[in-house]
Amino acid sequence: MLDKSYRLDEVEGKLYSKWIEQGAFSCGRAKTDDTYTIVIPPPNVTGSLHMGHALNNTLQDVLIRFERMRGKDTLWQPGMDHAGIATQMVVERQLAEQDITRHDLGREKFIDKVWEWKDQSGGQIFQQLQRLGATCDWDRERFTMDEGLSKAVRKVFVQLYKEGLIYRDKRLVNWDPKFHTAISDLEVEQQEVNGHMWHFRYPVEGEEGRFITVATTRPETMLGDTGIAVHPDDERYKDLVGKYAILPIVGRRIPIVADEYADPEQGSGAVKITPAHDFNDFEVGKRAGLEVINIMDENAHLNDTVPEAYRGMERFAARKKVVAEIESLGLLEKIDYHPHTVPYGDRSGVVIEPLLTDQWFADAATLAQPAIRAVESGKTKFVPEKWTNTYYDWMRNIQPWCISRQLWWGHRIPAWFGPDGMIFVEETEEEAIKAAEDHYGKQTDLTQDNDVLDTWFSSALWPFSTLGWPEKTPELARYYPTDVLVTGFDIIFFWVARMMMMGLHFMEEAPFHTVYIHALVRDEHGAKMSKSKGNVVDPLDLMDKYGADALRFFLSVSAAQGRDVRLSEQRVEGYRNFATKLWNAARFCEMNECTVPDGFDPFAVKETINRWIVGETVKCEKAVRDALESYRFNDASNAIYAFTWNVFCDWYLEFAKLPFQGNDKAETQATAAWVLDQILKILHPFMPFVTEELWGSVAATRSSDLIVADWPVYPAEAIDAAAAGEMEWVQELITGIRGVRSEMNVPAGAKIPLIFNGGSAEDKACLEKHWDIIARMARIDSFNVDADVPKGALQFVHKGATVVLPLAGAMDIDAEKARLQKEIGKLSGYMTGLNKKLGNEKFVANAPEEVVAGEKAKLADAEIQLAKLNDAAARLAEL
RNA sequence: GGGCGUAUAGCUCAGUUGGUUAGAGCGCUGUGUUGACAUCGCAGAGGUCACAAGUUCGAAUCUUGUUACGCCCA
Repeated sequence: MLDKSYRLDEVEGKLYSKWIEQGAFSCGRAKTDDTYTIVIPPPNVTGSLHMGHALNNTLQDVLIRFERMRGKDTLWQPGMDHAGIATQMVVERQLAEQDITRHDLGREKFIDKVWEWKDQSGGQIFQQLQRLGATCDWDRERFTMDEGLSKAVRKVFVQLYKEGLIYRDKRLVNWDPKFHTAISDLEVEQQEVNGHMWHFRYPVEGEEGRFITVATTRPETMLGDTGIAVHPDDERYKDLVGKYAILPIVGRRIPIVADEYADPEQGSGAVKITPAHDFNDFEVGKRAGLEVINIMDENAHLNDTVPEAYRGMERFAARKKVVAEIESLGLLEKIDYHPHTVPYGDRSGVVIEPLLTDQWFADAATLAQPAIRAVESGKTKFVPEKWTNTYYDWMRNIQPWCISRQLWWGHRIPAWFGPDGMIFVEETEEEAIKAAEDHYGKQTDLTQDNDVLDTWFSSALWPFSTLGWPEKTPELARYYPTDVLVTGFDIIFFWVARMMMMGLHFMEEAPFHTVYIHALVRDEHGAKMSKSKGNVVDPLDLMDKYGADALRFFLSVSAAQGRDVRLSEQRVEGYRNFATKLWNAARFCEMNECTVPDGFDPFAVKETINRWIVGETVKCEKAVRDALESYRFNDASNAIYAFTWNVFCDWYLEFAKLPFQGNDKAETQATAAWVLDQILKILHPFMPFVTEELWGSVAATRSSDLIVADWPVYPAEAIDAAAAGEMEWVQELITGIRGVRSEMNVPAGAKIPLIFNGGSAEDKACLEKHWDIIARMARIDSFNVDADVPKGALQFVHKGATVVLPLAGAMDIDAEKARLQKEIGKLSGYMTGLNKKLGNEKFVANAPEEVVAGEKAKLADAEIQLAKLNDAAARLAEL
């Protein structure tokens, strides 16, 4: 016998272990060539479960469980990302507690430390995902730094290099002065700051007393100025082009050049050019042949190229000093308040410095072409579709991808330098040495490039590297390309786009046919969750309180396409209640000894209530399936929720109570048990724990656990429309009686008689047939058909009939009059609208016939109702 | 500055190709009838679908504009 209430804390862990033990999550379990594959967006090895993960993985698990039950060979490929900067940071912070820096340890020992850390504390998120019920194939877990995946990285790097798609170049990059590494454009966040615009006057050479004014938001960079640009059409400066200014403080002669980059509308129209420290200036400098003077070191402190007083200064200290000195020289024209954007490192939070360094780049523009075409041709689709444009915009304007990082934790770049700077790119050191020997004609010492690759470089290979590439594994052949990628919009560029590029380049096929982009989880006020705001809700806390099922269901039902999820604990609680409701329904079935007998055919049942609920079950399954197939998780969840609660519990089980009390109940017992089984199946992808627990409890034996049970497939003609119509009629009658009773304050416990007048023969037959259900559910004690209406009776119209509830003088006549008048008023308004519509010739002429017929039928119904209501009102007036 | 998106009940949100008397959950009000369930049942109140114009026989739904908010990119 089931407990009085569902004890989720005792159930969830137990069931998960049971699933694991039987290998329910393993790929290859279903013997079919129909595969369904999802690769998990690999969480950072440093990560722990947050709401975004919970949403992301709930949706994946819903899909995987659904397809698993549908008999497909499912693979949900799990794994983790080594997260270069983040992980290095964590370990460095730990070392710092013992006053050790990574440089004290040296590269090799430091990396050993990182691995040590990874083995001890990495990947706790996977335990948390298991808590959520995620059915990844854990035996296949991969890590981007694994030997296999590292081999894939080296092979890709070498091949792209040899194809000319990776190259080394000295360019301006986004330099993170805190982490001492280059980062990609995507890792830079532009932030609006309330800054200033300083206007400096630079003396013009050879023209005593003449100055040219330049404006800057970064005064310290003037120490690296090598030119001044003015617009070629700017009359104010035409005569100065070709002349020189003298850079104050430094004393350098810098040329005044014409370049369209200078905006005559902006500031003075003249702009100082610092090619080594600004992306735009770099381009101007290149066009004008200006000198490039790098004035900063890796900490963004000033180096020895600047006047002595400034050497070694931190950039913002230098800024103050420059301004002060310019002012003391009488060259500070003015300072304007000037809001502008400043680049910050997304990890370090410090201001990014454009810095000229040697880095490795991938030719993203070339790699992007097939990736663009795959989406254009529809081979890969974004859901919701609007993200397609975001993808195109970025891909069509893509910049070279800086892939080298000056870190220690990551895939070391497989490039070796000869003594003369010659580069040898090979998968292994031995091959590089051999290549060097061929080149130099003798054995030559090489040094490997110190840099590692951007973490996203390895995760770009994820859909095929995890399946064993570059080995030709059976898994690779079987599961690539994968089916759907489920992820958030924030990594479309970082990850999705790059997987598309790499997948197409190395596998010649896009890695997935669908990219489902889900929303962000926000707090209940709609604010982004962040540690600094302190509004982070821990999914584990919610699961402790309400269970994994409730959290999952909340996330799934909230995942409407194109809208963010606002977390509401109250709603999570509501779905815990839903689990309880289901539990109690099952308990009720159990108490009434409902089981599905061998050979039971739900489509051959005789009783109307049973024929009806079987049809409703079929409709529900179709609604859920259709919704899931088009990634409408909210519709799918809502459909099974409403069916379970509002149809099965609220109506069917109430109907079933009568047969259960009598002798002729076998068919209803069987049907109830069958429908409950269907609910458990259809609900399972969303609420795996409570459904599995009930599956195991309500039947004596099962041929398999629910997780691997078959998703239902029903015959096409399974819906009995006549039964549906009949039961709908009964439900509306009961609702009608309840409504009037409640409104007229008839005590809930009171049983009253009912007179049914003017109904059709079918109506009367239906009433007759379902008499006992109606009596029970509407608290009626006797029926009369086409009888005199006694004085003092409530009346309302149900379909074509008048329903009379004699109250034997216990009725408040004025209240009833008012109620009837209100009804009549409402109906009249409705009819006015219909009449107007039907009186419109254009409507009758243009609207489709069935619409016109529909409106006419509505009007006819309304007319009958109105007549009956008027009748009732007239009778009341006689009193 | 460019692009995208959102405005529907007190709150959070559904509403698939234009044809509903516009729905759900929560909250609110009233009420509790035979042992599934008070983590519940039954009933009810509550909306000029942001604003304006247009297309149409017909607009929450399509078009344009306005306003507000959000996001991405520069």
